[in-house]
Amino acid sequence: MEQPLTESSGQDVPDPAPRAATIHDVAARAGVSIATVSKALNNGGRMTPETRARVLAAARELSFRPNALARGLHSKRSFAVGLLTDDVYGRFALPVMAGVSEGLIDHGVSVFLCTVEDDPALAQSHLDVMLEKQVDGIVVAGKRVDRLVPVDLAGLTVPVVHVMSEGAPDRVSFRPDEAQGAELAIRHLLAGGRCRVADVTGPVRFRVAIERAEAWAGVLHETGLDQPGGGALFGAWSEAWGHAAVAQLWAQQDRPDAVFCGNDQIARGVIDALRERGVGVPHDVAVVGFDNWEIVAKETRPPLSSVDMNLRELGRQAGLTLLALINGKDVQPGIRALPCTLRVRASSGGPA
Amino acid sequence: MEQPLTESSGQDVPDPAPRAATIHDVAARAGVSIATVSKALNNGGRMTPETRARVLAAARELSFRPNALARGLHSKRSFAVGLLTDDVYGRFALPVMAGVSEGLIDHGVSVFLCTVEDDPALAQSHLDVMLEKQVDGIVVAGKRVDRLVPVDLAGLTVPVVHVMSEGAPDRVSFRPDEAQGAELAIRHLLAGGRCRVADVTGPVRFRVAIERAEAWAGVLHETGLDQPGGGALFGAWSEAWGHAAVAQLWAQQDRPDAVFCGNDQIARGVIDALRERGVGVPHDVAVVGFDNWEIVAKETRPPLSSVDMNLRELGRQAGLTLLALINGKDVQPGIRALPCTLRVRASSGGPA
DNA sequence: CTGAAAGCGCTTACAG
DNA sequence: CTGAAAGCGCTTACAG
Repeated sequence: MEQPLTESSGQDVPDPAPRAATIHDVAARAGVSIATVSKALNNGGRMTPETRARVLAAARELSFRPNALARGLHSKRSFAVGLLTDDVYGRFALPVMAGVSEGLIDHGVSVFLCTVEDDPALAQSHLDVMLEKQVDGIVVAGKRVDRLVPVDLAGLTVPVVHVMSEGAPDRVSFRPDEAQGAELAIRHLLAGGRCRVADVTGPVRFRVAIERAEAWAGVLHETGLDQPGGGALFGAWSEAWGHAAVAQLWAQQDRPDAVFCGNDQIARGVIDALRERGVGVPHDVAVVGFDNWEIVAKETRPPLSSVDMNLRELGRQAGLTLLALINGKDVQPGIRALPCTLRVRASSGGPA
Repeated sequence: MEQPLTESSGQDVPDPAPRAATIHDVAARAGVSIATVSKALNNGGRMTPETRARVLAAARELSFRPNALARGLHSKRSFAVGLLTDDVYGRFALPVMAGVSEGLIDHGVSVFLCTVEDDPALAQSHLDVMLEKQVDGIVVAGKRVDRLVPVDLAGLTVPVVHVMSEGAPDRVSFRPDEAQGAELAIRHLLAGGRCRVADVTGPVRFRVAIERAEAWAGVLHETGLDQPGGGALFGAWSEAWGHAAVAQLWAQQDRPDAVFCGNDQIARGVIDALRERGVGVPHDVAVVGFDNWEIVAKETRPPLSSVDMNLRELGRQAGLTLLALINGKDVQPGIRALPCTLRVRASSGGPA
């Protein structure tokens, strides 16, 4: 026999302020103690199937939602982590952030968003608030693998994982495997029959520019090809530099039949400059970019082949690794470089 | 006389697991009850200045950080809100999100990030987790003002504010004032001496395309000018459409001396197409875009004038309004359209 | 001015 | 199998 709904007034008027049901309400409705409710809903300590069923039914009927604050107070786990990022524009951080969140939500872990730009005071403020909220850990997501996010993370008692940002050596840091990504691009160009692959990339002060250029030079060297342009051409991460670089390369004798670009914006500049010179892409020159920033890569004429850093997956792994650390698993500190993939489009001979 | 540090072992060995100080530790150190500590740190109930100073000093010395979980359990306020967004790419949502967070952090309110794409199950999952965590309210940030984020928000007992997404009429919704933004652009072009301003915009199924086009037509009508192209040209939000639209407009007799574009990508296509035809921008034709998406607007040749929707400010206001609702202030439901601003660059005669 | 006590909603030994 | 009790860290009437 079901217990009557004593809370109900029997009328159709909905309660004006429907106070959320607590474990006490469930206990009362199921005719058991709150301890039994807790056990039925969680660890499932021994009890008759009937009791458990009764509790579960009562919980469902009352739309019982356990209060995570109370639970956390006891368990010393908030099931929340902080996500600190200095990438305001968000081109790199956003996929990473989505990945972190995606990896954690299945485990009931929520993510606090903390965008801090380059303001250390703001960063500290976010950090304080998060620590008061008892976050179980922190993900630091940057926009450059060779830069620190502007906040002092030393002395934290919660685990920290870095993504796309420089981390202390005793921490875990996730980043794309730049060299592998660059090699992928170069080998793709060589496989397409190109033998004079130039490299037009960003400023030399960016570690990724160096790494991608070294990988480029490495593959050419190993294959016995020389470097059109006389070496990697370092410039800015901009379309304008793509234009300038083409002017420079085409002023020379030994013109390339392919250009590997440091990012998609440079690649776009290169493609536009080539078209304006009447050089056919991909017929005369193949072009590959880096970042696979779809909104750019899809609109170049022709669409741009590009290396994808799989930032979302990077974020997912970072989130899951943080979770492992939180759960006391011991995780090797150091840098984890995750593989890139190549998205082939028309600019390097893919489908038009 | 200061009480001695009874916790300290007197040696230089740091505690291996420095359990965070609680209100009890502070009380012990200050030689008062926990109730007094609480009062000294918060509402500041009456007490001698000496007592208060002693408590404050003890708290500082122990780096005491009040546990927000415990505090929230009692106050029924978590000082956290949820931010639900379906904008994965994040071009629009990210500034909004940063604004929300920025507006709230000063009030000690944190933001849970929930990216849900178009997956209702995921959205529900995020919602459940947030409600368990006792969020004080929810911001729904979309990418289109005429679309719902895919989740059932009815029956929620916490306040909800919408930004850049369609909300129920009894809710508060923030969005840019599209008409005002468009007018700003058109009047700027007219003030620059243009008298044949065409409109090349996005798909007719987007409400913003309609609204911007109506504002365009309205200003022209009021000024007694006609509509080059015979009306607004609706197409796609793409560069390709910008090219096609120019082809279409230039095939006609009555060519425009200015083009108002529905977004910056269209504008870029228009500018490129004009240059390829040898039409000078801004000399022969002025161009204005919409979104002020800097990474595009700054790299067009010449740089693009564009309407800025001030998304960050939109987010800030949404956050603060949610806070007002949480605090029981009564806020008028309905749509709040916030003004846009115009960023003038070389494409409409601004500084080169 | 200050503190003992109750309570926020839950979990977890420990008895029965 | 089930429940009374203590406790997580805080706040807030209420006494003294």
